[in-house]
Amino acid sequence: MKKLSERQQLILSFIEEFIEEHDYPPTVRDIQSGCGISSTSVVSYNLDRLKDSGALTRDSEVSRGLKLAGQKGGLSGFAGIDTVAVPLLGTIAAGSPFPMPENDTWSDLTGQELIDLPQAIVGSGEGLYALKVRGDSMIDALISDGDLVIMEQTSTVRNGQMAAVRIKSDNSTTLKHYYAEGPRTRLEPANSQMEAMTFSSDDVEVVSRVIGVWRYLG
Amino acid sequence: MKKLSERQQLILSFIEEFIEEHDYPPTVRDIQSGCGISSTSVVSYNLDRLKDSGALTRDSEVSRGLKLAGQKGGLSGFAGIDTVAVPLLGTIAAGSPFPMPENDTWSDLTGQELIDLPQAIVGSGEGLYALKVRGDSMIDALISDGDLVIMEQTSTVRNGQMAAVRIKSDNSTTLKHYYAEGPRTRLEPANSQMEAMTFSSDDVEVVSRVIGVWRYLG
DNA sequence: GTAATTTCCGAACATTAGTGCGGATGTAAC
DNA sequence: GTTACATCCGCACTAATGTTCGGAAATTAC
Repeated sequence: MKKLSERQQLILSFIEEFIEEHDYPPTVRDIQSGCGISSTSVVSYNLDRLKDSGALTRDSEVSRGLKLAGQKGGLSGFAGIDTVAVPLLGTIAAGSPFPMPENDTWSDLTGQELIDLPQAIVGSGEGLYALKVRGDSMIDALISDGDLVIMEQTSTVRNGQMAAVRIKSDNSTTLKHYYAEGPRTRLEPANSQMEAMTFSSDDVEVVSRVIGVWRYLG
Repeated sequence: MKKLSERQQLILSFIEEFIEEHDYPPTVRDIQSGCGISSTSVVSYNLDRLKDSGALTRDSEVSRGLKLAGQKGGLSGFAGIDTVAVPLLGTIAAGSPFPMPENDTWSDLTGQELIDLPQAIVGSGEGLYALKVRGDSMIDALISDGDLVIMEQTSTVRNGQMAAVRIKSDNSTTLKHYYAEGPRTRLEPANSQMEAMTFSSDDVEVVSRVIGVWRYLG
């Protein structure tokens, strides 16, 4: 491999930074002014050299047709770790009306704030969303004000798991510990000051379950 | 949030695929032919709509000046949500000897298990690492067995924050709540059964502080 | 030293590509 | 129906952008 000239290394690192900032590659003229080069043809020339050396690929006659070859994972980012973005749907407090994703427009969540989680931990991310906890009503579950709870849409939970449960007769949805006890289902709030309640198992419907909690301490 | 039209969703997914393939965004005319649209102005119109809805951003008068907003982490894509991978250094229990990153081999952590976190939450990722909690000795800090605490290497913490503190005279390092009180420094364990201890401020050295907690509930 | 090669310059040149505009078409409300 | 509004069309216009080319300057080989 031929050694790269100083200018070529400069161009290379400029391209890298540019992509980092804009998410698209620079034009020949972007590189020109960014590297203080007097002519676009010089840029073009050196890009061809870089292409020859394998440092990048060029799509001819295509604006910004650059692709870095030995793509380093940026500053500190490790390339190749998949993450899954989940929408932050709202806040949740004890007994408060529970915001649920609307089935019909699940794809409409694009504008929402997104939290991303490592795929390794969280799986495909299908049907995942996040809620921000308000107040200390779930303190007994070691969930405090400001925490993010990560939820997965599912209808099956194991006993003792915390889940978003809808009481059909009430048409209300709250976050409770779930215990199926045959014909009856007991729901325990994560707050010892509130009492557990039992319902007919036909009357309760699991909507989502809590799969994780993220707490940020500035 | 306004619902996206069918054509807008088509455009959006086309852009996604295009970037996946080329590593740079498509032009208006790429989108036009790719989506079978009869006029470039229609593409421009819908891109503006998508911009309004927050699905992407456009750099005006810039070729390929597109950036997807809610970008999922593509396999090889440079674009997307930045994440920072931090090494899982070991486990921590109350009073147990505390594993610290060795400065000389900080770069040797590649083989370690890695946890990645959203950069937006966590910053540059410089000097971050994770510890797995063993036992319920930190239950009072709402940290229970199995939780991951995310640590940042720093020497400055605010009072009340939880930090890894080294007692020089002891040559031991533990996780405590930190309170600087002039010449003395008080360290409070996150366990009400254990008593706080005070040391000469010269004798304690902050090594890292806790910036987050991640709890996974299968 | 000369000659060969690489790199650079500057200025056109030719596409590529984003934008604007008048009018057509569709759609929903009244 | 009419009105209002969003969307689409086609076309032209202009700006952005990659390319070419003759020659100068720097570098390397001999």
